[in-house]
Amino acid sequence: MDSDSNNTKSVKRNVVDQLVEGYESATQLQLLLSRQQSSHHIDQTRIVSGDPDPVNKLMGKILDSFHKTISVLDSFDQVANVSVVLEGSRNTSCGDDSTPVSCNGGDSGDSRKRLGVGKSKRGCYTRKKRSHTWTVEARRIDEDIYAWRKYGQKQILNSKFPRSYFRCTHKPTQGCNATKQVQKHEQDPSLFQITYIGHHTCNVSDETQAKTEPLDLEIVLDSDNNKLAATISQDHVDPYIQEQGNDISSLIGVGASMVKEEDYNNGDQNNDYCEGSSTYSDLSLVWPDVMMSDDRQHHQNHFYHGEASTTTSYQFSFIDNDQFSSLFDSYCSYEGTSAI
DNA sequence: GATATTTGACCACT
DNA sequence: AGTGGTCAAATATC
Repeated sequence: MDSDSNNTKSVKRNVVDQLVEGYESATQLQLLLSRQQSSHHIDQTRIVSGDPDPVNKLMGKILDSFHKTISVLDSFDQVANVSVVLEGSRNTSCGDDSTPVSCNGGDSGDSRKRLGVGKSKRGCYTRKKRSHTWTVEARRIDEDIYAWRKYGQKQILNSKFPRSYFRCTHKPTQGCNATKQVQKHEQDPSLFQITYIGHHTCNVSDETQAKTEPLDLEIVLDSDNNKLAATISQDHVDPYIQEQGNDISSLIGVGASMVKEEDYNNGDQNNDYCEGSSTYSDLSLVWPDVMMSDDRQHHQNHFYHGEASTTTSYQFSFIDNDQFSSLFDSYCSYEGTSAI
């Protein structure tokens, strides 16, 4: 009990430190952006494309900070032996999602073998448990720099457009299990819904990863009602917390320190997003069909587990230590009870 | 020839 | 039983 408590405090301090660092970086970024915005619009793709400008460096720092935070939380999950394990147990056949697909030689008496010995692996796989999933709406599907390989396409019931399935190119060589699904938006076919499943474990530099890995923890400002809206993936916040607030913002509170809102609208309703990156070449090779849009402004909405979390670029809000501590306490107290 | 994509079949899950 | 996710042979592209 005591050791658990000490461990919790240590982790909490670590997390808070990372967030404070992110806050400081965001403040600097705000100053930079406000200067640039006064003269001209910022090319959104430039921010994330790797240009060694100060804005980009700061963005990387911010994202890296949050990325580390997520890692801390992840490690805490393991320490706390959280309930995710119980939920994951639904996948009963072949262990965890990192387990390479295999048929467990000898198979479990599955009578559905219709193929010859040489083809016995056909269709034999274990479906991944749903870990770390998030959905992005984008006008282009190349909003990350990872190399993807298409492995399937399926017509989905009641959907006009087929869904395409991609996995990380490095799966065979590095065992990276990240996958993504791409489907055209029903209402607006110029938009794509991209669902990422799992994080990349392939060898990508931290900087690149920080710029491209969507965050599980996202704290944004809702420009419409001018309130702080924080969204944390269910991988890190248990339903118990959501039950109490349904939205993390209710736990955090409203009106934390805010940064100037960028008045960036071209007359449409799309929102910008400061995350992700683009290399056009990669996916244009992988899936030229969907590379038709020339729009490089990266208008995106982010959805987490079906809940819309509309974000606006150039806006950053961060909670202070006490607020985050409160949130974290809620999180920890639940994890503590659920693990027993 | 190597690599990537397409597509029908198979299997897990609900 | 229906649907969605994955496999892998066939095919296309470089």
